[in-house]
Amino acid sequence: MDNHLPTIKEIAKQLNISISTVSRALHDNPSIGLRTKTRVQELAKQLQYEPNQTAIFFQQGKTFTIGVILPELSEAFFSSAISGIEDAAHKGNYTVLMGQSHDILEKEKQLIDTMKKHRVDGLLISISKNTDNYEHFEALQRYKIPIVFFDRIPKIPNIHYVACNMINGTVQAINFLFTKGHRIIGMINGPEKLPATKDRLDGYIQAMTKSRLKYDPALVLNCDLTKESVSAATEKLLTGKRRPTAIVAFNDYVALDAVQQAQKMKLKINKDICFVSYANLPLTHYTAFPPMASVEQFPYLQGQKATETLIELLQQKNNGDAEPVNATYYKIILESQLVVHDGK
Amino acid sequence: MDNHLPTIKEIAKQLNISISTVSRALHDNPSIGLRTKTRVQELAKQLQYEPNQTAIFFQQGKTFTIGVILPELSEAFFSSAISGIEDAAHKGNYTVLMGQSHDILEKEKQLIDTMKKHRVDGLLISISKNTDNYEHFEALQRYKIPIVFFDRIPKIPNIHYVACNMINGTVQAINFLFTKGHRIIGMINGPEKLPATKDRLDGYIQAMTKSRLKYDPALVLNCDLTKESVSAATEKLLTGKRRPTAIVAFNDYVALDAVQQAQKMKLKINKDICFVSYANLPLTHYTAFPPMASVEQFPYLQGQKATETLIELLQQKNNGDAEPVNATYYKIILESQLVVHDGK
DNA sequence: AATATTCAGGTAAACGTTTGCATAAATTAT
DNA sequence: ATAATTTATGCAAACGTTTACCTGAATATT
Repeated sequence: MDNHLPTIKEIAKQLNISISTVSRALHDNPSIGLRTKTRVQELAKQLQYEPNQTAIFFQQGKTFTIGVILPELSEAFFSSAISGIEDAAHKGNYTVLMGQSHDILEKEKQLIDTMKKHRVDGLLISISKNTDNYEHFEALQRYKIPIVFFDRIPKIPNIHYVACNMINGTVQAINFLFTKGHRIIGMINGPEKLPATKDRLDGYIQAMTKSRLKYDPALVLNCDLTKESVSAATEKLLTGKRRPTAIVAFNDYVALDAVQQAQKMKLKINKDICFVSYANLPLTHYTAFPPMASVEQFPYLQGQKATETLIELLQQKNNGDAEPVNATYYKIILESQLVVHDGK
Repeated sequence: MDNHLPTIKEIAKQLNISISTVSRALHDNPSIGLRTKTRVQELAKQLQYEPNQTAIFFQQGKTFTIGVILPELSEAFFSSAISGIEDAAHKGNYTVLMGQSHDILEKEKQLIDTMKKHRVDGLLISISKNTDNYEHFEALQRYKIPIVFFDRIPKIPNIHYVACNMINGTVQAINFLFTKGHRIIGMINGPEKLPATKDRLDGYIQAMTKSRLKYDPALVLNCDLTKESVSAATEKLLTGKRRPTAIVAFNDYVALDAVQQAQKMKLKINKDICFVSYANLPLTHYTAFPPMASVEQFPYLQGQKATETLIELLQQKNNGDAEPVNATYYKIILESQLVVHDGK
């Protein structure tokens, strides 16, 4: 019943040499003679020796683990992001520890705590909708655990982040509609307090102004993303004084709900009324009336970039660039991009 | 520049007591006097002491971490599963380490290795499509790292697994079509070598036979899940001798592609031809012609159950049920279930 | 031939915690 | 008052590795 796993200690004993020699031999340290080196390596292989990482983690004060905290794993956007994160982490020889906040502040805090306890080397966070104070992030400074935020960024200074600039994509979307001849363009935006909502609005205003269509606040409605509120907003827009011929929807779900409402109102999609939206669904092109175009936010890429940034940060830290008093903060901004869906 | 984090050693020194006393006080060990206990706890709080988990992991030979290996994080099915896993793990005070194989055997092996190195307490695996030998799993026995497989199960004896019985759901699907009056029912199945394909076929045959429709092999076609092969299969079925009035599709993607092909052939969906499929997309109901019904496989639940099972296994192991020679293997089978989509 | 250098390997501390065992002091039982 | 017990605490080993420093032997330098 040889239960436990082999250790360098045992190899050392069997070969009648010291532990440190074994350790060095296994690491191909030049100060070990070829003879003993091969003897050690062979025995190690024979015993199927594998170093105990937990001991190494402990000893080195590093875990080669990246913690990831995001709102909802099963949402298409985040699962793509996670995929990018995992791929990048794997490439950099890091492992991914994962948690979802379900958009609950309390759970986010707990997760931070768990991650801290697990001594992750760094953290990737997309904050919960309901996070309105940031103490739990700041507390991490003490532990020198670097954080890279992505997509959902807290409004505090001196942080690293990767985000996607929605303004540009929004401008592109409006311009696209403009060139298609639309002059009255509405927007069904998200919940007022979300930063994402503000970005879209900014882009909208900017583009409308530049196109010398005037910005008419009556054409921009907020919704809380429920089907009911989307329907209500859609109806209101489509029965308003200035009836839009095109609507920019907060995201694909909103767009699809709006389409249904428009159909209920006997409007012909893509004729009486066109939709453009922000991509979060992989397969809107299977739907009956997909949005004419979507602003793509590249979740996979965001995840990847964020991870690469974090790994770079960790490397710097390792190189003893000890106190980044001259701290420079990474602010990586991907440009969203309008993807026009082909005719069919 | 008080760089490093406080340890029990420091608490001990400041209070002029021994390390072990501090450790015990922090654990509320009854053999420590109330006085010192509170003194310790107060100082700990004041210093914001937090135990170094890596030291504990190492010392205890446990990491409270569950490794998860699955093919593709960004696929709807798996991201739901992951969500269930994370929730269950979190509830059981475990953390989730994650990797995706991208359906590449080599990567799956690497991941197993990484997980092993990280000394995860247990493993949850959904195997890659291309996994045809199972040595890398068996090698884990040595480490006493229990594995619970889920959804994609290797064909080897003596394993724990959680799966979803597709046969039943398939039978339900066929019966449903039967009661709707369909008598010639086709199937566009998946790649031949996938177990999932076999399950569906078994269900199909079973149901057809029971309904005293005879099983006609010409009505069951395989595809490789690409759009082209789906189109080809659809066309072949719909132009064959016995033209089916209903088709069971391997999954939602297949169904949607098949719908498109049928439309190309000027057939009226839900009139000339009906579709039923297996659910993996969250929002088929937004599509123009969603399948009439879907066989739901409960990915979230599968993930959850698998995790709970694994945790139970870990608990048993802890309780020193040392050598499970009398090994009983968990084989948990959820029943798939037909979900009929409401008319509109 | 004496000294300096390189080579090959050993010693022991350190990382932070838990825990079995020992022990001194305080309490209780006799 | 002595012995037996309980209470509160300390000691030290153990977990597996890495690594700074030391040492003895072999080789190279003059």
